[in-house]
Amino acid sequence: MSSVTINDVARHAGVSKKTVSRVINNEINVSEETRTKVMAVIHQLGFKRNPLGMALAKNRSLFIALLADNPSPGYLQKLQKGILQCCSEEHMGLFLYDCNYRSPTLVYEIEEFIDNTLADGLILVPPLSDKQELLDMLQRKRVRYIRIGPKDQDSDDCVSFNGVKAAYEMTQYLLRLHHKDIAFVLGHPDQESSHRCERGFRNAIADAGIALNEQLLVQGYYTHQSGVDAAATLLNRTPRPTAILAANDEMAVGVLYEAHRRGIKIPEELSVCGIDDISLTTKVWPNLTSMRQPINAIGYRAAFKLIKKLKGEVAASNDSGADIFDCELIVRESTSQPGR
Amino acid sequence: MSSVTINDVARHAGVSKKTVSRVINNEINVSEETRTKVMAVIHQLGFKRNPLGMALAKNRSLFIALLADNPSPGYLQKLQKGILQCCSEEHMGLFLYDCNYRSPTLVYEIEEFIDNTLADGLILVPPLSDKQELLDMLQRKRVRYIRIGPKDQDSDDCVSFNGVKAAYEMTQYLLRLHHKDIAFVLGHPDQESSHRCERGFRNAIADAGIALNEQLLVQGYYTHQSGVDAAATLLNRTPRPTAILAANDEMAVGVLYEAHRRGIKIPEELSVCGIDDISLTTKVWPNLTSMRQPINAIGYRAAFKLIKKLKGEVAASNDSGADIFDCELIVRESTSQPGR
DNA sequence: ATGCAAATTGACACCGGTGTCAATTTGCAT
DNA sequence: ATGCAAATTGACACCGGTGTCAATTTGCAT
Repeated sequence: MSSVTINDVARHAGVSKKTVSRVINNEINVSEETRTKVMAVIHQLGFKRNPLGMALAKNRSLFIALLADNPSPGYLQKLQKGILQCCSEEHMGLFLYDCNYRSPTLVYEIEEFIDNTLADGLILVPPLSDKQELLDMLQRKRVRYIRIGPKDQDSDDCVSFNGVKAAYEMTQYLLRLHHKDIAFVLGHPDQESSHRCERGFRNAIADAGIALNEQLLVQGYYTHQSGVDAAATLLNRTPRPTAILAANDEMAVGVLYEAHRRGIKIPEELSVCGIDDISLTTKVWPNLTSMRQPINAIGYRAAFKLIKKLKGEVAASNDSGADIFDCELIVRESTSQPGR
Repeated sequence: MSSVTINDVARHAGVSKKTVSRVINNEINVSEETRTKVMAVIHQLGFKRNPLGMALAKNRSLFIALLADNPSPGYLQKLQKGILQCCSEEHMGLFLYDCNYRSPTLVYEIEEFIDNTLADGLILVPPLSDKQELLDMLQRKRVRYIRIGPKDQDSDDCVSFNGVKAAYEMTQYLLRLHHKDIAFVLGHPDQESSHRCERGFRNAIADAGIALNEQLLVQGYYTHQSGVDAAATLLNRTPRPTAILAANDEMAVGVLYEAHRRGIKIPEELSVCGIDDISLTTKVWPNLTSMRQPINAIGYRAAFKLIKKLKGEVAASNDSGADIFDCELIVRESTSQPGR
């Protein structure tokens, strides 16, 4: 390897290594003259700080990790992309860890993961972000975290998405198309986002002055298969709903499948739409109408907040950027007026 | 934090910290008595070695990273899953890095990533695994790597998939169904796997004694859109092929889309199949017939080999497990005899 | 009991950084 | 020129481990 160390720089610049350390860390008490001289040597020698040495001395690795156990691979993938982009810009490594939300030893496993990597910042994806037992452990270990879309929106460690509005507007859109029997496939009951969507859906129906038929609400779990199952239930009802809105795209694609299997024409005989706008929406036929959630931006934002937090640059007044992201209706091929 | 250090253990056990270090590292020259005593203290105190201290002293972080820029998200996702499982078992952290294969500064960016994380082992996914310039840099930096599915199969740092056989057998399957006009959508010309599949396809056609119509080979790039485009070209030809085999599922799903858009019934009027068996195959309608590549196992195997390599336990005679994985035909709903 | 090689153990320096605190230098008022 | 506070700098110890090498202990033949 023979990489350049802080000692090499110190020797070449004729200063102590502590002074070089000061320059690297942008500390204030360094004369302009010294700073310039040291910077010149740093560039000349191509010095790069060894993150391990720093981590050991500071007792902070500055490594961050993404903890996930999410049933929608497309969602996770986009989130990951956004996070990675931020990490890349900030010269930060991202560890990945696959959890099993249902594991009885989940918290212990995560603790072990942290001990193995010394990650000192975590990004938590639902449903992990709502697990109090996990949050307690992290607090105890002084591991920082940012939660994606969790329950209480008021705290400063969250980045989330306006799920109520997303479902509300999507339902409004279907109502505008003159659909009356609109069914809704719920997400996983453990995840707050599912309840938010449900609220949006109910509000929209109520605001339109329609009495909601509770039969049209079916439990799902955010997985493809649960979408298929929910569709099977709904498509057996009489009268059959003319539109099905699923709480995420993964399930909406499941609905699409079951409808196709029964020979139901989409969108002529059934409108189908989802929420999230994952890449799957433009792969299936017909392309799925969805409510875009800026997943990339959410991931980027979460990573950004976490990194700033770790670096101590506490997101202050100059911290532009909201932590609750808005949605956008993307009309594609899977929705139309009923009976056409 | 106040974690237990090697010094604490040494004090409690009444030995030097070097001896504790010997016990931790399973070195031979430690008396049974001492080893037992130290182990007891380790368990009693809940000591865990600090990986950063070790990394600094040994100049080896034992961190590994997955470098990827693959056009099929489903493929990457499965691979990632397999890798993570192995990492978890081996108590190893996995860094993630998104590359842009087309970036002119790719190698430099990767070098910077390594400097930032000090990863000393890498898993390279196609098309990265064939980039000689990158391999040279890694060699120079003494960074170990395992390549997934690269060009030269003879070297010991590869884990790959029998693409020739996969395409050969899939084509045979279509021939058995009495298809005559079988089209093939090629993968990205920069990736060896594409050429392997092409060879398999050509061999199968030749072995069946059929003169291949070169018009039925269309260039793709492993992406969904390239599958759509290839299908558009193929479905305009007269006579129209009765079956389309794509070099990966991502493209096959694109073919499916284009066929649906044109109102072509699948599989009655057109059989479609792919290679890889990613999760997408069971989400689209109809479910896609595919040649299963044990992507999970490949990922696991790659991580396993890399970790053993880093830990110095050079995969020797006791290293069971092949490095070229075999395929398996998974017949689903998208293929049938022509004209039915 | 003695001698000797082999096995076991520990002292010390080091990996590449940072924190503390004292020493030195600077800049300004007098 | 002198005095003094503030700014700048460096010596040293330390973060949590491992490598080297010499010192000590053990086990066995004599």
